[in-house]
Amino acid sequence: MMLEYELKTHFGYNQFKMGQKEIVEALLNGKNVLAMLPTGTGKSLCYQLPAYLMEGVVVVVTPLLSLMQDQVEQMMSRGEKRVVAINSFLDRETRGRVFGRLHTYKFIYISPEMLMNEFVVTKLKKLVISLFVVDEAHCISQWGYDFRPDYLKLGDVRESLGSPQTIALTATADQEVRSDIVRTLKLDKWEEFVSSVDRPNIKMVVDYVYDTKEKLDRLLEWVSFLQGPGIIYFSSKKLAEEVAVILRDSGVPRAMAYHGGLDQESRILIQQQFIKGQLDVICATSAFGMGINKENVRFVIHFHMPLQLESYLQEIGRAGRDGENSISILLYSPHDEQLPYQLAEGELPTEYQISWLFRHFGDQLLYEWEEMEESIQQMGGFTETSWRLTRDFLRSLTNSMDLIIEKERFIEYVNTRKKHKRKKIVEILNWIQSKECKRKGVLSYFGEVSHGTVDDCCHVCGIVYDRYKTKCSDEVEFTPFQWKEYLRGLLTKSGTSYEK
DNA sequence: CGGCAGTATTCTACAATACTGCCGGTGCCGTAGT
Repeated sequence: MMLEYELKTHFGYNQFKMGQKEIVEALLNGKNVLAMLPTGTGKSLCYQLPAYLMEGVVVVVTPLLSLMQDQVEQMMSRGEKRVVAINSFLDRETRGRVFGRLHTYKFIYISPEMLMNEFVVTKLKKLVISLFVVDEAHCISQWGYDFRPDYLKLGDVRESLGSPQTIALTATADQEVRSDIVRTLKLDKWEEFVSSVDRPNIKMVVDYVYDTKEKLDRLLEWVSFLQGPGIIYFSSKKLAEEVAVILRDSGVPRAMAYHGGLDQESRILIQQQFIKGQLDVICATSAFGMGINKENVRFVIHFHMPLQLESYLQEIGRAGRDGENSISILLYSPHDEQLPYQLAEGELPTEYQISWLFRHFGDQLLYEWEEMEESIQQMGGFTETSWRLTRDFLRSLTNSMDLIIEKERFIEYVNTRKKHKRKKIVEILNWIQSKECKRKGVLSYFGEVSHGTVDDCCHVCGIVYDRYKTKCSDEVEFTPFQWKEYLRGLLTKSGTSYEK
C-alpha cells in the first residue's frame, strides 16, 4: 500500500513489476541483497525507490561510462537533480565543484576504478551512505580476475566505507558467479532474489556447418531469410567490419559494424541509429550490448561462439524484449573452440613468460623494474591484459619475500585461472554439441529445470522457421535443413566427424 | 584452429603456389582535485 504510493509519487507507476517489491522491502528491512532480474524489468528502480525512503546517499558502481551517463540523464529528465557521475569525463573545474558539494547529492554513480582512488574514498567516507549498489555485478566474476582487476577490490572499498548496506544486481549469474559476488563484496548476511533466466519467446538454434566458407554462406542465407532487426556477434573486429560490407553489397544496405575499436562518436551514432530503427543489422563484437534497450530485436546470430554460456545467454537476451517471438542462431563449425581458447589464454601470462621474467630480471623485480615496464612487456610478448595481471603481481612484492616462492604462487594462480577459463569453454562446447533440447541445457546450467517444451523451442525440439521469416520482402523459397543433407554427404565421404 | 599478409619459390619472367609467422574480445584510468 504504502510502497505503491511512493512508487506513484516518485516514478509515476501504479504498480511494481515482477520481483521489484520484494527486493525493495528487503532493502527497507535492512538486508543486503543479491538480485538476479532479467534485463528490462526495472532493475534500477529496485535501489532508486528505497533511496528515497532512506537517510543518506546512494553510491552506484557501474561498469560502463555510457551506462552511467544514461542513468544520470534519465534521472535528470525525471526531475531528480541530486545526481552525479564521477568519472574521467569530469574536467578539473567540474570535479572541484562536485567534490565541494558532494554531500548535496542523493545518487553518486561511479566506476570501480575511481573507487580505487584514495582521495575519492576519503571524500565518500565523510558521507552517510545509505546504500551501496553494484550494477551488472557479474562483472566482478567475469572481469575482476584479469580484465578489470579493480572489480575484485570492491569488497575492500566497501569495507573501508564502513560496510554499508549493499545490493548487487545482475541479469545472468550461475550459482558459482553468485557466490563469487557475495564473497568478493564481503556480504555477511544477504538475501538472494533469483528469477528464471528462461525467455520462452527466444528460440535457440545451433547450426552446424562444415567450415568457415560454408558458415559465411549460411550467415547470408539466414540474414536474408530472417525478419530484422538483428544483431550478429563476432569475436573479431575485422570480420565484423568485413561482413558488414558484404551485407551492404548484397541486399542489406542498412548494416553497420560495431566494436570497441571505433571512436566514441561512431559508437554512439551507430547504437542510436540501430535503436531508432535506421539500421537493420549490427555486426558486433562483445562490446555491443550492455545497456542497450531495444524492444524489437528479432534475431541474434553468433558467427563465433562466446567464451561462456553466460555471455551467450546475455547476448541472445537482447532479442525479443517486447515479448514477441525471436530467434537466436549459433553457427558452429569444427574447431571453432580454438578461437575462444586463444582469447582466454591471451588474458593470462604463460608459464614460460613468467619463468623468463624471473630468469632475466631476478632481484630487479623487487625494485627498479617499473622504469623498464614497456620494454619488459614487449620483450616478453605479454598482451595488454596479461601484462597488467603480471604487473599487479610484481607490485605486490616486497623486499622480505622469497622470489622463488612468490613465482611459484603466481604460476599456480595463473594455472587455476586458466583451468577455470577452459572449463567455461568446455561447458559451452558441450552444450553446443549436445543432442538434448537447447533450452533445457542452458536452464540446467543455471540450476533450473525446464518447464516442459512448447512446439517452438529449439532446433532439437523443433522450430516453425516461417514464423521468423522476413515479412517485407518476397524471398525465394528457403529450406532450413537442406544443407544438413549436403553436410552429411560430405562427412560420410571424408570419414570425419564434426561432433567429436 | 583458420585466415591473412608478406615473402620465397618456381623448369626464364608472369603469375601461381608454398611457406612462415602472427593475430584473434571486453574498458576503466591517467593530472589534481576539499
